[in-house]
Amino acid sequence: MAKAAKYDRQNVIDKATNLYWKKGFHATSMRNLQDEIDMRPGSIYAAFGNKDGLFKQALRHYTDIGLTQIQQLKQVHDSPMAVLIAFVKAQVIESQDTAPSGMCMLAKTIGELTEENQDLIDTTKSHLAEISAEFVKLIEAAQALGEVDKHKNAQDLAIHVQIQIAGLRTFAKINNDTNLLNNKVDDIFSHYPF
Amino acid sequence: MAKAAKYDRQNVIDKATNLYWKKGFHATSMRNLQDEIDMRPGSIYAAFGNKDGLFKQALRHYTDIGLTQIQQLKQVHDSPMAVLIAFVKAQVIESQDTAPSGMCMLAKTIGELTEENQDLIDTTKSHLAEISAEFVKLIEAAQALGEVDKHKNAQDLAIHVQIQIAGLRTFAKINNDTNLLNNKVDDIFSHYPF
DNA sequence: CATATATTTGAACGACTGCTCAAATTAATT
DNA sequence: AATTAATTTGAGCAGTCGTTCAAATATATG
Repeated sequence: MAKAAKYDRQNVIDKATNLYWKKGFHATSMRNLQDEIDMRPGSIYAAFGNKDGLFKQALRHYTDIGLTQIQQLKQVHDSPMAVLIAFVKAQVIESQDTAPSGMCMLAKTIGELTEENQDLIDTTKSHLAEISAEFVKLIEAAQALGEVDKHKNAQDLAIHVQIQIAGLRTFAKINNDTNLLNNKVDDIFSHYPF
Repeated sequence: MAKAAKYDRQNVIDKATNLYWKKGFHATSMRNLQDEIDMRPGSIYAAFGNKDGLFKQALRHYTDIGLTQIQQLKQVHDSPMAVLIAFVKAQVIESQDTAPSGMCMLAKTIGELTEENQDLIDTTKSHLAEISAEFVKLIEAAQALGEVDKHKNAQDLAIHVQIQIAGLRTFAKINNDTNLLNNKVDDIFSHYPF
């Protein structure tokens, strides 16, 4: 019978995610991670394979947090568009002060990595597609309710939202003006292409 | 009398810029740079101080390329807005295939670095402000010509353009659809807030 | 309690990091 | 051509990188 691991796997992945998110893939060393999650190299490699393997778990965890957040917002807001707006504001504004990095970890990873880590890039892209798919669902629900013009392409609008998030989170690292950011997010959904 | 350096400083900085731009600050090692620019460590350190010093020169060079490009476009296009649109398209679309990285080096740097390299972050921010200042000048010129509503704030519009560039260049790394990107750039200037 | 199995440990490996500096080389000056 | 000054060289330093694996420890089974 397999012995139950002494370490708390979810907690370990969560801490690793925060460190990777803050410092990026290359600047985070295995020794940084050893200290952060309080595990010795052998245990980490037994549990996650290598640095890439642990990073993939971090990407998965980061994405799940986002997806979960969307589900939670669905229970707070009646309107699908309100869910989307609340999510974007959480990503762009709140995360600037509370998150390990103001940047989206997926966008940051896409920006940082090269062909040398193509598999990590591919993983990252597929996770961005997962988030986008949730945006599409929200927008289609909004269209069904008449909140958004039915003739517009939900895919295109979802892409537009992701572009705005990437742009605004980058800008927020330069100029973290909450009021300005708040207005900019509102503008996204009250003007073309919405 | 100081001996004229045997190496071509501008060529060295240009090559270093391309490597830093492609791989990012942390993933670019001094040995990578030694190979790329064909200089021995002693010479590099004599000329640039340290890894940070060379990176600062790279940031300066990268920014100058952008500023120069704007000046060149001014001589091709009569309309200030045409200059701005052409520049954004060059940044977002053309650079995807020709540049070392599809990303804006300044945005990439802002995303990658942490407080540990605050001086490099500050340098990067000031260069982004330089670019933004050029955008402001172009927009104000467009306003003087009646191409853009005089009542709009040129600063805000310039910020908007920078956010769109950051967002689109990130998106372009995921989905490099030239037609789609082209339309998206045109949309920036034909809808709110323009 | 003894045995077998699963898990954790941490020293250590070869390769690489940013960087230094005495020695060699090159160029300018007399 | 001899002397001085500027520049380049590259071996090498101390430290870190990602990773391995025999030994120690912990858990489960008989």
